[in-house]
Amino acid sequence: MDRKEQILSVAAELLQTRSFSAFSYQDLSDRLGITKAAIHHHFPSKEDLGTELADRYYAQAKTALDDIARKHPNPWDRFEGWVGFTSEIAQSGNKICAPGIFQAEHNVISEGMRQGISRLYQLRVGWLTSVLADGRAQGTMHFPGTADEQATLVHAAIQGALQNARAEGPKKFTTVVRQLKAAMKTKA
Amino acid sequence: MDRKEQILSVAAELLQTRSFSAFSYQDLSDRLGITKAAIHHHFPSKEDLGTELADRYYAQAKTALDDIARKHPNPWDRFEGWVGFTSEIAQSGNKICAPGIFQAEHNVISEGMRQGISRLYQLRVGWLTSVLADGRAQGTMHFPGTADEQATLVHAAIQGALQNARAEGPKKFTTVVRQLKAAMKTKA
DNA sequence: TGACATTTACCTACTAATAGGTTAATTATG
DNA sequence: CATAATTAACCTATTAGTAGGTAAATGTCA
Repeated sequence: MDRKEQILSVAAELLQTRSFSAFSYQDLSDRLGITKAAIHHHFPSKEDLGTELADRYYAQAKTALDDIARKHPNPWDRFEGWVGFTSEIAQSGNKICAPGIFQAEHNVISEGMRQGISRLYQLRVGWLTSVLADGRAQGTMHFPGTADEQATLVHAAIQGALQNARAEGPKKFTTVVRQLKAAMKTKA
Repeated sequence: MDRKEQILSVAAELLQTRSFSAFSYQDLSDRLGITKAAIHHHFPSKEDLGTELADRYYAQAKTALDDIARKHPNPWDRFEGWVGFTSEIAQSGNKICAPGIFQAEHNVISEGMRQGISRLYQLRVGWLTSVLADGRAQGTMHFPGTADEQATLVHAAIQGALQNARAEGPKKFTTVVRQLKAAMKTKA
């Protein structure tokens, strides 16, 4: 793994556990065993680092969602796959999802970071929308409004659930998932 | 208004717009027109300030929820009242809800702050739980699982929606509310 | 009541530590 | 050799927090 990727990986870990404002180049330096100046060589400013981080989250999500779609043709399987992917985030260390972290510091971060995370958000909701639309067309998923509106709800609920889970215990996450699924399995 | 309350009020504003790590005693000093030292006189450490802030949010929520319950005997009216209260947070400046802010920095803040915000979370979910239980008993609200489980979902969704709304526009919040309401109005 | 003591609220002026960032020299490496 | 990667050694600004002092209330008690 090259240095840049190494730095981004550690930065992602710190970002999700501590927030953007609350981690420093010194933290990265300590964990990587290289000097701060070396990190500045790869990422001149913290804003650069943050922006590339947001872009990396986007790329990773795109790959992961494509994989899930390729592996599972069935809408419910896709939904389960996405939930599993999200749940891993929660399980591995006490992290929360990337949009949650960046959005919490919305007024503090740069425009580039905001745009990157906005693209990520739209990618995820868009993906979910198509899954829900397929499920409804198939007659196995039920919800009011449009698929896009329901996807907006599902995403908000999962994002909030991850945060609540870190503070109040993992049961909060599984409960939210169970309620969402139960509601969509019930015929209106 | 006495100084302590004045400081807490400005701190709350800064907290909800910028996060805990991203505001300083200097920011407070600038906005209040008093020195940093004066603020340290009232709140010796930033941890003290954060803890009292969390406690203040709890007290305010308790009052607000009691008021809503007193004003509206009907479960749906209570639900609407709560949504309205929450929506105000979103509308007035670009803020998000207190648990969201503190939970995003869960690993950064002190134990006292964590406990304060945990109490606030439990107060809100507990209140919601009783509203949902009443609505179900009355036959006007419908949802799978227990009232507590549904309250966990509703809270997570609203919390996530506030964050998404600040980044992606207020429509995200109203959509989530509409979906939640529509789902609970539909008989299973 | 008057004198003394204490407390509250604030100030100026500082400290030690840390933040992000720079410069110039050095070490690898293709 | 040339270029990329890294280091040592810095810089400036900002951070939370402290030291020492002042002025005005607010007790307390002979």
